[in-house]
Amino acid sequence: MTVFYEYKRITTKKNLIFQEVIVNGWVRYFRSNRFIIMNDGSTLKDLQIIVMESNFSKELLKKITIGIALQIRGIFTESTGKKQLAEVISTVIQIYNKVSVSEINKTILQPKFHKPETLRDQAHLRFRTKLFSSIMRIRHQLSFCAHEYFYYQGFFYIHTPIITSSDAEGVGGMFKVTIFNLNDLPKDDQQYIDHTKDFFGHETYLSVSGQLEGETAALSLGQIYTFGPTFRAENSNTLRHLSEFWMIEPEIAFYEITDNMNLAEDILNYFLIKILKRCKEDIYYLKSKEDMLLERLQLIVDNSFCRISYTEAITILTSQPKIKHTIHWGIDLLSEHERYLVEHFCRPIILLDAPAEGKAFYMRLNDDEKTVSSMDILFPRIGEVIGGSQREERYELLLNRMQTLDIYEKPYWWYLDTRRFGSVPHSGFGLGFDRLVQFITGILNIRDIIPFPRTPKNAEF
RNA sequence: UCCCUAAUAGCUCAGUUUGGUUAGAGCAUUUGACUGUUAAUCAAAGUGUCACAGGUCCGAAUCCUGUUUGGGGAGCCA
Repeated sequence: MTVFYEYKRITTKKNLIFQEVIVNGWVRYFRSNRFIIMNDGSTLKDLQIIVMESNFSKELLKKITIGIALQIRGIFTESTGKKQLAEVISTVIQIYNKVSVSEINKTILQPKFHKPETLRDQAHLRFRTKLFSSIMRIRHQLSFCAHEYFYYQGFFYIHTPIITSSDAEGVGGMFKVTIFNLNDLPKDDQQYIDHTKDFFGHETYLSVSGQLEGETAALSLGQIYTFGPTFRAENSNTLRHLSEFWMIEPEIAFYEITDNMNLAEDILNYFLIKILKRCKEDIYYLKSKEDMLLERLQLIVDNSFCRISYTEAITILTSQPKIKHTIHWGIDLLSEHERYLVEHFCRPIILLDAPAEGKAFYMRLNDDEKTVSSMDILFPRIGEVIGGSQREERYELLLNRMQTLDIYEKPYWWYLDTRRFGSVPHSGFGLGFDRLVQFITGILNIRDIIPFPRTPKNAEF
């Protein structure tokens, strides 16, 4: 039987020395007509293949170019070179497909420095680069860690719908979902668009959050989480916004805000500890691009988060002459303020009890009747990584709140029902998965840590 | 969406301030030499719609207007 080896498996196994192996991969470069440097994506490390010139025809060697895929049969041997412990001395080289040299010269596959924007322009090829493959391995590991954490904590993974009819946050832009021919829209008697003729019989959108559905599940199953794509049709052009991003949303019955904070802090710590342990190689590679990466990650692990209320934050900020933007109780904190707080305390901030005005309708009203039981977790560089709250479990108060905010309550009848039949205190939050990947990898632009970024004016791949 | 800024060879950039003849460099590529190298080295060669559209001028990569796209900052948020 033919045994194929991943580099990840063989490069660490000494007992394979002098054995015959078969490896596949893509050529990164071919040096001195003797050393083929290949990678199969399983690990950051490249595998060096030794070519004994006399064993192969010139025609064959000429076809081996950057970017080509090869299968090598050979003997796994200790290397006499300094940069690798072992290598493969080839006996058979099989080329999968020819590559046009003039064409490949136009791609990012040539072993050179490319700006992140250039890599993004060839998003389909950037998986082959050391930088992006490192990020992808970390991203994968982080997804797995999320499921692992919740699994061992007894949470249930719930698949909330991607197509919804409700606007969970009251946040601005949502993507409409329709099967209508936009050049020929069905109209009713008053010449308004007749949504009853659309696929679902009413207006539908791509979900901006699985929270409302998540709450209904939590209020039966106890502890649940969702982990899926989320869509925002906002015209945000920043380093940390995507139109399509991934969010982890736990929702827990009988949890009050303090339990919620503890969970959020614990899970973030868990992620960082696991990634630092499991993705050492890739993290160290990224550190070579970004000096302070490890220190920044270690800062989170070593320090408990600073928990302060919105009101306390305002007090601190008003006494600071450095702050440019004027500030008073009631305003939304600007990114300048958030950045100041994180730097001031030198660790992540959990910002509590924001003014009710401007916060979502489902957040629980505090006894002062001015603030809600909200929590935002602020990280260095990326800002808000978690936004959550204790939910308003009191039916009358929730209804009042919706009426104050002019939210038409009828479509939310099923959500309101949860407050009528065995309502209990409960809490949850949304964790921006991509922002966390961004923080862990130290990459400046969020578009460079997701395989195929969707942002305003960009959905090519 | 607003403010600032940029777009020159496959890549990374110089040239633009102060318009002037044939637009440069390094790397990559091609050809040759070498063959235990580490993004090898040496020699030679080829490579441009100066983002797009219009304008000013004897003459525009360079000045002006518009458009597109990228980058930085702000807002919205995760």
